[in-house]
Amino acid sequence: MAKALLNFHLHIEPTTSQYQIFPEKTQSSRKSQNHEPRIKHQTSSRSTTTCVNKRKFKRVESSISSIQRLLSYVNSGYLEAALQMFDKMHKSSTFVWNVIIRGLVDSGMFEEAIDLYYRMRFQGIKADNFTFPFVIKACAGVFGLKEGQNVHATIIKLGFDVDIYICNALIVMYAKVGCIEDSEKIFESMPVRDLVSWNSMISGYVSARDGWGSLICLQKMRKSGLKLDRFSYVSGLGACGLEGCLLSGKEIFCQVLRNGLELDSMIQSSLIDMFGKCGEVDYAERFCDKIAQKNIVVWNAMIGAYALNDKSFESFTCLEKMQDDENVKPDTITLINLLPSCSKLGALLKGKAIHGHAIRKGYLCHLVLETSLVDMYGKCGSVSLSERVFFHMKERNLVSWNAMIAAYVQSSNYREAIELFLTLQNEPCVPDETTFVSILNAYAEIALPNEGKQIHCHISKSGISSGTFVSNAVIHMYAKCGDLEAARKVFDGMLFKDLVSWNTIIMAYAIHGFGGYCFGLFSDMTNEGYKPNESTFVSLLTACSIVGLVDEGWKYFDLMKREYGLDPGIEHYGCMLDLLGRDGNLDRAKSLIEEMPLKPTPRIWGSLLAASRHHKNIELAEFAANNIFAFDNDNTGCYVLLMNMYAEVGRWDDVERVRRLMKKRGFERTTGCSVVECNGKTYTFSNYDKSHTESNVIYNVLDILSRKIGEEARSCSVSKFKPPDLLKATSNSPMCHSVRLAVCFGLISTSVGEPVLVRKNIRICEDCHSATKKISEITNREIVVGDSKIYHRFKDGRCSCGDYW
DNA sequence: GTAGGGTTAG
Repeated sequence: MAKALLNFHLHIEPTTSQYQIFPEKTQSSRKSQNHEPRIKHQTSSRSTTTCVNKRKFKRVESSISSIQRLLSYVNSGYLEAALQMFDKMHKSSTFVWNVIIRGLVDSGMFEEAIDLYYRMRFQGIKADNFTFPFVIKACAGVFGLKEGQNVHATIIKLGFDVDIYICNALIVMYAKVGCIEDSEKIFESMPVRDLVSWNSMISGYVSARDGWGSLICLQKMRKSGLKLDRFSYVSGLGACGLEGCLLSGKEIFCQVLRNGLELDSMIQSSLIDMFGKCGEVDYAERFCDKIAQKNIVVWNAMIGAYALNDKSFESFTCLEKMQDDENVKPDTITLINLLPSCSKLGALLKGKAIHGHAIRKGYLCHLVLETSLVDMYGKCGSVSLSERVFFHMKERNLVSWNAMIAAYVQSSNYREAIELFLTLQNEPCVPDETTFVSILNAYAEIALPNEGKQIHCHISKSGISSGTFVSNAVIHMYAKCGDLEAARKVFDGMLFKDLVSWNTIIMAYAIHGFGGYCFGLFSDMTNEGYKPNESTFVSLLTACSIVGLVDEGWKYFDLMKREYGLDPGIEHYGCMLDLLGRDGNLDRAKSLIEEMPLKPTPRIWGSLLAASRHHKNIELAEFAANNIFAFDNDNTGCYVLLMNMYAEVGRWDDVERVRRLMKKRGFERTTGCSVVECNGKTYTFSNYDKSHTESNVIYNVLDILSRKIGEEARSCSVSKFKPPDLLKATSNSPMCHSVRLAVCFGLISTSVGEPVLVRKNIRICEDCHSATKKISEITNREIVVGDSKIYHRFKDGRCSCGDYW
């Protein structure tokens, strides 16, 4: 082991970064980081300090006995020297083993400490009351419940379970590994409890993320007559931050002042952290400003408080102040705290600069830092960089997996998200609510009811499906997969609904075109005492725009401000534009964009573009499209829509121009595909797909249906006058579009009277929409097609969307 | 001669 430790490299060659946000004036020696084993190297450096140390050690070596020397190495943090020495020593006394195990624990080398404990016992050396506190701490350090339980069993067997030091260590260990009940049991059964026992229990609840439990325990401690100390206050403040309880936080602050503890740096950072977590960044700032000598932890807490409270710019200003004014160098945690600010600002370059700095400083590999990078890259829209970090990580935990899955979902890589989720099943990590919410969102975007049901069952089996977060995601998933009934069933069965549950179910009815139900649900919701928020009105206005209720739309648009004091956001304006566009009021739509107090986004111009397409106003479409193109983000749908409009009027030069623009920007047309579920299996079709085993039958049926609905190849609008050289460049004939193939297969594979449900990854085209209406009429079947935005219910030759989408 | 509780992190 000593050899392995000697080979431990702390130096990573610096790389250059284009974006310097961390001025490196001097090549200062790196501080030891929390995440790195804290080993002081006695050799392999030419610095003066080390020479002095060498001389110092020679003196030490010559003057004291080997045991004392071992102790002195451990106490000074020279673990390498201690390990070398330990290897050569006669190891018959428990004391020697205790000293070296402590050294490993103090250096954060928990696994090695546990290994050494077992080696000690294997060699017949008896562990004593000093050994166990170290070993228990090591078990807590690796979150090893099994190891902890094994050690605990030995403690009981040897009769050390009455030792107050050992019990206190066990309380902390069980809380950290997620068994707070065991901590409680030990605490309750202790014949004598001291200050540390109470503090261990109070901090234990914080580790278990039970802030109220911690505060109640603090209260009991006070009642028992004990005087609270700095450790009690620090944990208490952590509890207030967890629960967002500012009142209790302020009470503790007063006690801190009364006891003159406000100069304690640990309390200072805990106070800033508490204020930040309670949403009171101004308090945090005022308190922080008064601290004369701020250490790195205080700065990190302040940067974290800014980041948490959406003050991203301020978090960077704080970093500058820390570096320039106080000459404090950022550490791993500083970087971790800054990354969410990059995500919120969408500042990919800043994020990359932080990544570069971390590499240059040798802060990587670091589990939390790497996970934060995966998260940041995902949120900044660079999923490939998330992947690069994630797949190079030496160690991953559930949070890392969740960050990568979320990055996939965020970038619409739903299949990849699901695949990664399936890979996670083979890992020791157990998926949690966050995993399930992400994965449900992935299924919501691409799955059909049967697959949806399967993932719902999978989650139910895990036993954590009944939480409000997960249930809300299940409602959304079922609604998007086309099973509105299942969505409603989950909603009705919820024990604890929240505002999101109501907003989700209203949106569910909205996308399925049942506006009336939405308004009914809205009044149920307000009658039950829920106060609507911005999202509620997005759901309601979506319902109005999908159903085409202009007056209702304006009513809710006014109501949100007048009755609930909510300012309409970009999404609300988008819905109103959809509504005006549907109504054919293009002038009003245009003027609404000019009047609105917000900067138009691609979503806004997209609404105007859709309206222009529907009303065949190519000038307005060009105007809207040019505004979208100015944004440089991937709105492939808009490019295609404009190309199709140009194609319809035979403006082939313009088609080519837009196509080139798309190519130049590296945007590729999304390949349209449709899925249909038959007899519990999912079948995917692409345009002109002939890969299906039943393709012959499908194409025969399609041919018959096409003729019956009076549609032949030449009558399809887009390809009507298409020159042959552009056939490939623009659009294929819609006659064999994926949605029709899927509908045909659905019709022949399901029983008469059963509706056919198809999902399409992009919006349904005009030709297919019109054809499906006719197919529903001649086959006398209900056909439901969910496109990337809404559900179209085709029945008796009509569609629920009223021919506007 | 060795022991237990602590701050900032996804």
